[in-house]
Amino acid sequence: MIKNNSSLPTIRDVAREAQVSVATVSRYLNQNAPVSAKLSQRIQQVMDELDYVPQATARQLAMRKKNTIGLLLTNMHNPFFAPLLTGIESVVRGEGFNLLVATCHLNTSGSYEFPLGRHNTDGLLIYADSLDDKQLTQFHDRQLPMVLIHRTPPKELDIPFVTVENKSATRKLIAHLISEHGYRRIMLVRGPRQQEDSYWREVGYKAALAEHGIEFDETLVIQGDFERQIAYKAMKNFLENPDHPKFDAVFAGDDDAAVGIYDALKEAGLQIPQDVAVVGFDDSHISPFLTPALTTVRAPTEYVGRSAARQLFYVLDGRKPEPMILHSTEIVIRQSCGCS
Amino acid sequence: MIKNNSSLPTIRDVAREAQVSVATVSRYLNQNAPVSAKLSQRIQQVMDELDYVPQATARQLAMRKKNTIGLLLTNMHNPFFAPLLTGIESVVRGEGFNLLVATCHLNTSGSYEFPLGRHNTDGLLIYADSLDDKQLTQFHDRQLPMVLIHRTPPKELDIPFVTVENKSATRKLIAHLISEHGYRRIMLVRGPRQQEDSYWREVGYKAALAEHGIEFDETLVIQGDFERQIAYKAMKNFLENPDHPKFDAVFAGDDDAAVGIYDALKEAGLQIPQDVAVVGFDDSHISPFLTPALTTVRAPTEYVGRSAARQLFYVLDGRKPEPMILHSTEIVIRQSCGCS
DNA sequence: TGTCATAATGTAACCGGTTACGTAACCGAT
DNA sequence: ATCGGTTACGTAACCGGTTACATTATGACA
Repeated sequence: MIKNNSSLPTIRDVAREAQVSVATVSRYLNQNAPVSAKLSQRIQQVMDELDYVPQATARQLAMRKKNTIGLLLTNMHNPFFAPLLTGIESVVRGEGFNLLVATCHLNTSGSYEFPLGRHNTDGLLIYADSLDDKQLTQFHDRQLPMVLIHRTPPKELDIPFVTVENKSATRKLIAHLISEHGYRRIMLVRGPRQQEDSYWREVGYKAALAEHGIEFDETLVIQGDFERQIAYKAMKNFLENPDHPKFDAVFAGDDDAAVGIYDALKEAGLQIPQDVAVVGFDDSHISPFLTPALTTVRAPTEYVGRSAARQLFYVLDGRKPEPMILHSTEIVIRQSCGCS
Repeated sequence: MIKNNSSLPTIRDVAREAQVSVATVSRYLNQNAPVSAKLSQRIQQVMDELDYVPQATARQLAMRKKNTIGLLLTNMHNPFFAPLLTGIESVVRGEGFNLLVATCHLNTSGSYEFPLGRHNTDGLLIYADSLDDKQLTQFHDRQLPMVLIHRTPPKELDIPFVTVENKSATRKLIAHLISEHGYRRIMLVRGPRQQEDSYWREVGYKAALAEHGIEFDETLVIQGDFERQIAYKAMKNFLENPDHPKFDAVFAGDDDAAVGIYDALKEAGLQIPQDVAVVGFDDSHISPFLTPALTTVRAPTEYVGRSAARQLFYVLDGRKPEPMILHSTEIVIRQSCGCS
């Protein structure tokens, strides 16, 4: 067993030991050209003996393909990051690709640093709310195949994206409050401005009101930014005003904000759902364990990951991807809306 | 601007345009040898013009270094996966490395498939409870630098690992139940057999009992496997036996199991903590929102990720890593133990 | 002025795979 | 026997970087 001195065995070592050419070894490895049974067996045996594994980098260089897709994030604190990643990883691996994960943040000079790109990956999945359109355009200009997750591309660019149905789910949720429970003064805890999900949920909220002949009332809107603390303060602030408009229910925008709303309401001595109903959006881990359990909307996050990855492979294969995929969501009725 | 036909610009394109040799361009890129100011400027200008980015694969091949570390998982359903990954990613990126994430599961033939290895990565972080020692040994034999997370290596192998203090935290937690609240009949909901964390928590539990002169009572032990459903059934089963031994508190093993314990106790009409106290371990997302809020133990998961990654870089740099790093944990007192 | 160390740059081999192209062997049909 | 078409395999160029070594320019010093 003659080994390439002190280093890992290469395809040439295998070829020499098996007394064949490197081309034959390569062909045997990739099964992309006929190799006689006799040589196949000899090659396999030598590979086993030497514990040979082909180097990915060399292969990638020769094939001009990285066999790697990148997932670009701004952060992973979001509760549905794990299922998303699970979905992505499973199809990426299914295609025999590697998955590179990286966050991108502002560097000292104020511009974004991109650890992922053409040099690294064959394509990119981008799940980054806080990335602005300019950065996205920059990426697009680099001709990198990509798919956006939970975000629509800037108008001029035709980047495929996959996200979840916010509008119709919110509409159904609010409609439930109105028609099942008879609430008509429903507060809206608005999400971050400029944010996709936030925008469509508000549209759905308004649509439900309109359908039931309820006029939209801006005085019932507070700013919660999809964050526990901010929602808490906004609600507390609202309640402290003795002349605050009457309300009988709250759409918290998302589940995290709902937690803040719970706290503020309870602090003010209001009972959920007897005095005021609360509903959220996301069906995060904690919502079944809140008291009362939170009525909310569930998104098929793992599927979002899967289909985003699948779209990216469509692009890589030169096939036309869907320009947009909207996963449908379902409302999850628990107790916080007044149901029992 | 003459481009390499239809393909991305290479270092040779840059060299030609800037009228220097490829070596000079390479040296300018890596700053590992002096390049005159005049040429530096010319090279930079050409690189900007061509929008040149060096190909990672080619560089990796030439340097015989992948500049990539791999994170191997069995699944990511664990609630502290996100902070762990956050910690890992930040260190890995800080070192200018890429992070490859992959799960490994049993394939059809019953053996594990390893998407990560020498061909892929310079080193591995392994966070995989369900991987057995044999697989680990196989890896070790492949001479791949690696660090284990939340798990100790098989005895014969000296693989560095980082995990959290289970024993002393559990001891403190149980001691709190005993000395602050006077409980003496404390049930143990045992975790999975053969599992590290599970083992040490039991050791800590027993140590606390011993310290306070309480004899360990096997009849107070049920099997919960760190899982909600299993713990629920085990506890239900236990309670249904009319002659079950008396108990005044439950150490659930982990927070997930605690949820099941909550359900079983409430179903049996027992109040927490008035009738029986419950404590968990992990301080997962949901534990502050349980009713009553769960007293538990918090682990610095992000730091675990960071130090695991750092250890791996020690190994890669040829420095000696710590054979073991134990992160200390802190107990988090909430209401389920009887505190207010 | 000649010599020599040093700094700046170029040439070409090399990393470990893939694959275009060439060739020998074999086979059936004319 | 000749020919064309497969099939199985080898040779060597190539992917896009790095770097050992060679070469030239520069300056210091005897």
